[in-house]
Amino acid sequence: MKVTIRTVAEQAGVSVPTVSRVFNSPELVNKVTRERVMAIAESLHFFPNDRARALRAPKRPIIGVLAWQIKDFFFGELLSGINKAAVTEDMDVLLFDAQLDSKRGMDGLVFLKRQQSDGIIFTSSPVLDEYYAIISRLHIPVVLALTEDSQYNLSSFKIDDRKAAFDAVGYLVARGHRHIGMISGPIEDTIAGNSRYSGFREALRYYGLPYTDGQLAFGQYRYEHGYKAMSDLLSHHDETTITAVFTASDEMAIGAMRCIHDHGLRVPEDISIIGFDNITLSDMVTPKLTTIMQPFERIGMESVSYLKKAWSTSGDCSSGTYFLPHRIIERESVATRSYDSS
Amino acid sequence: MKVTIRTVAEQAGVSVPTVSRVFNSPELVNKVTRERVMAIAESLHFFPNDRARALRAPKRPIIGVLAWQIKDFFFGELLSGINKAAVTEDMDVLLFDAQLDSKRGMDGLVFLKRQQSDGIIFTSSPVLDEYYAIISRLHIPVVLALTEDSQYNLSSFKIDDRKAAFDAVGYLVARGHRHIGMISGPIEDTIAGNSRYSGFREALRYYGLPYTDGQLAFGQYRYEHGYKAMSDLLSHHDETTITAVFTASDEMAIGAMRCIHDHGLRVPEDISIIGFDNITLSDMVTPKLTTIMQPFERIGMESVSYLKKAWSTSGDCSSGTYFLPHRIIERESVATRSYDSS
DNA sequence: CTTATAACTGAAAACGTTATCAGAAATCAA
DNA sequence: TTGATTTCTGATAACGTTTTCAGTTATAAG
Repeated sequence: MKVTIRTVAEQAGVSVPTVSRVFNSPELVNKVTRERVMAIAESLHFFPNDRARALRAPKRPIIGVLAWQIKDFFFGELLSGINKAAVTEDMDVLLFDAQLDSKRGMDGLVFLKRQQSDGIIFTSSPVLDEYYAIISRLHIPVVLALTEDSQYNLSSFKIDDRKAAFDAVGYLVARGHRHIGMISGPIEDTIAGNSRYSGFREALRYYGLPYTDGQLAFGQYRYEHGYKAMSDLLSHHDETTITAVFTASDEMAIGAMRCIHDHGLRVPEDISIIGFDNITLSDMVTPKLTTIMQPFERIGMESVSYLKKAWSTSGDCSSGTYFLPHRIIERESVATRSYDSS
Repeated sequence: MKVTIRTVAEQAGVSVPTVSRVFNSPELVNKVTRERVMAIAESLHFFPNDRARALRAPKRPIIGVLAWQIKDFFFGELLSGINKAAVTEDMDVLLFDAQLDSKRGMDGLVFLKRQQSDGIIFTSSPVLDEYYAIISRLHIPVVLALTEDSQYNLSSFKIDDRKAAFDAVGYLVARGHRHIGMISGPIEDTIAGNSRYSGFREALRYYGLPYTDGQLAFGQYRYEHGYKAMSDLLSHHDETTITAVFTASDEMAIGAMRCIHDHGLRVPEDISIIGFDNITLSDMVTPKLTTIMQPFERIGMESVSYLKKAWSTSGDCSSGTYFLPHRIIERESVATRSYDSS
């Protein structure tokens, strides 16, 4: 039933290695034999077993990708970058979706290793101790994408979140805003939560802007959290008189915009919003969302080339966090205020 | 350098099969030996090579998933369903992203086969002849998700697109609309294009509604195409006096809404919009989009169980198109008109 | 203290492929 | 025609694992 290289060999009346050669170095085998073998292989619908082959002749490197959640709007972009790089570098990509479950994430690391990944791209999620316990035993390079780690000396590719948040505030200030609120991620999230928050606070200090707790609300990056957080912010609106809100994710920004809309206010005329990510979505909502762009595709590609480098230098290539440039995408959700009652 | 089951065996002073048993049927090996082996394996950071293992002991089935484009908003949902089912059924999932390139899609089929997939879920794209040429030689079950095929007798899971389109129009009619436009996919696309279009036309006939070419525009499902198509529709607005538009994808619907907005009209007060897909997005835009829900996750799960069935019945399980129920999700983009100047 | 049985272990073969090597046939140079 | 190449092919071993089987030791039954 199952057709292997051996079946082909028997049918063609040649030895097994000859069939192998027909596929791998055809120039080594006689033309008529070659053609006979090819024809037989074709007619038997033979496909070589890549896993058996890899056992003997490990050739194409395999990149394992651990996705924190494949559904994330930006993940597609990241993966697309990884794929593009993998195609040009002649590598295979294996993907595992952790589905927001850290237990499953650990399984994923092991899965990818057991499937003989030669390197792993670990995305989005912070590197928990339990993760590192596994990672350190894998003995293959692991690179972080869209996340970072100070503790364990893993390399990572991401933007400078603190600086980006700082810039977002700067952008608002330049447009006349002086009362600026923020919808932050959870402060325990050291990547997208804490660092963006610090950038925000730092900018407020830098520009000498007022701050009270009523200017800050939290959410888990999703639309509904943005909505909820914005309504918290609006409940303090009389005291804070904020005219602009910086949001730790585009999805929350969009939720916030809806909340503002539901309160009978308008974006950007009454309140301006600046988001974070530049997911495809942000160009599709009305008003179109002004936001901080993260170069997802580029991050994916860089991660791949990092792994390649790590292999060639046999592991000891300089590690650290590589910041890729972010950029502000101006769209429609931020208004310029000629004067602000401060 | 590389640590295999053999390294462990040598260090532990036992034979290779014993180490294998420690991992696969621990009850067969003496407690003290077992613990010694486990300790050694642990200290050497041993991970079994799943591919070598699969060579001898093919156990967990592998599902290959060919994604037409992983970035597609709905693909995450579909994959999430596949993953969930795979976890409970104890299968592995291999994913290949065709990136909208049909050449690459063909490579993907071969890749998945060579990686020893036991079945393939083929998504979104119509089954071109070139595809079937490959599929027919794979000798593993292939199931279509979100697409269908009449020619080659492949099974598929999707909604009844024609009926769904018909229902969308019915929904509009029930809300008083009599001049209804459509933004369709390309008519050559037999799945999401032609069948939704036919459902639309059929409904117009059924309800005795007027139709002229000015009521119809085309696009490739993306936001910008929706925008463009809507502006075509609006250019005939004086003649057609449409009050509602049915759109072959949510993304186009959102583009259309923006176009309407840019023309100084309002959704749904001036023009109602009903979309198709119910991507996450449709609940995030303002106005929230009324749309036809496709049960993506369910489709993913059903595809997996189909494959399982196909394996057990050794291939001859009844094939055909399985329609899963669609549903209209009422949100904010359709207005009820008490009277319509018809 | 036998004997039968259970518990445990290792040798050998197998999975599907490729790499190495050596031998046979064909070709070439003289 | 001989010897030296070149071209082509097949045996054999190897990759990392599991399975089968047979053998050894320990345990239980009498």
